[in-house]
Amino acid sequence: MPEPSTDAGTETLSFGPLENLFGYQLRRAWTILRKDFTASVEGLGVRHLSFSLLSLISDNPGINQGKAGEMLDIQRPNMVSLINEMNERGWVERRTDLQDRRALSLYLTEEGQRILAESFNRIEAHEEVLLGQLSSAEKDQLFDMLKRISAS
Amino acid sequence: MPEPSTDAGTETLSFGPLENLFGYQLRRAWTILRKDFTASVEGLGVRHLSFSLLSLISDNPGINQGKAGEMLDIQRPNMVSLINEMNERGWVERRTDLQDRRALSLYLTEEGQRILAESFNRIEAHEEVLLGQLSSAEKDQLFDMLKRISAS
DNA sequence: TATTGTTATACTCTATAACTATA
DNA sequence: TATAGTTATAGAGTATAACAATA
Repeated sequence: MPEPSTDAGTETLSFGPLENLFGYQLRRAWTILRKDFTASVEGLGVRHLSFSLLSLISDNPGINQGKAGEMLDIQRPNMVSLINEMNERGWVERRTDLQDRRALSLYLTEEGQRILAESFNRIEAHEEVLLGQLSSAEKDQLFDMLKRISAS
Repeated sequence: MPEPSTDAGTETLSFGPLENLFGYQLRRAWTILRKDFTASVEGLGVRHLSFSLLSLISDNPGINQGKAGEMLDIQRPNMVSLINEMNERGWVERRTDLQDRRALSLYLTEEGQRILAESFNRIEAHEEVLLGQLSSAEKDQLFDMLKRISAS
């Protein structure tokens, strides 16, 4: 049983110096975006990782698991279950690379392409609303800054 | 056993339209920052959530769990184990609010203050390096844009 | 020896439903 | 009846070590 407090607590609440930390602001924005993403693709069975992987495979048919994981910052072991699930859903095929029989090349099925296209349309529409408060120039600036930070 | 591919895979890899999605860029930046955070506070036992909560309690002594969770976007059930851990580490005290005996007011211990101060110093130093490529004006712009997006 | 994919596993964060004690 | 905190639990995402097959 905790000891009762004689303090009534503050009336005005403040975020303090937390608000001036980039990590805090980034986490908040990411939280908003994550929820928005989830709502936008509801019913499709797509998640952040599977969506980005669908898109990457679509643009690079035959890419292998390791390279795809490297590009998307997903570690090797975590790629396995992710692709297993996408394979079970009938979105992705694994074919052994004849040039290097250790590697598995990834390809989208027709259903995978369909799910990707539908997801992309919904996500783009949601992002347009979410970023609607920013001007086109601001959006470019924002992307540029985020890319510069990620590249470090 | 997967069917062997006759494709050698593409030679030039591309991110495609993924790179023009805000969600993708935000996730990448957040990933970078998360890793940087973890490295910066190594050995202190602090994580993102416990750090932000330490900071919030420090600025609002006596704040209750629900309000703190609301401000930090942490759901009620997830606050319990988080504060339990911080309490076991000797960083935070829970005291029942005499005005509303359902609520628990949160206070930092001396050790909690010490851990917060040390964490803050390290994190600020790390962020300065990470954001070093941005000018002061750009940082302000970036923060402003992230806040506007989070506020929506 | 090194690399690709795999298994096993653990930790962190997020989410929902149902409960208790107070209000 | 509503709210603050709790319990139980499940789903995602991330991380490391060790292994088999192939290079």
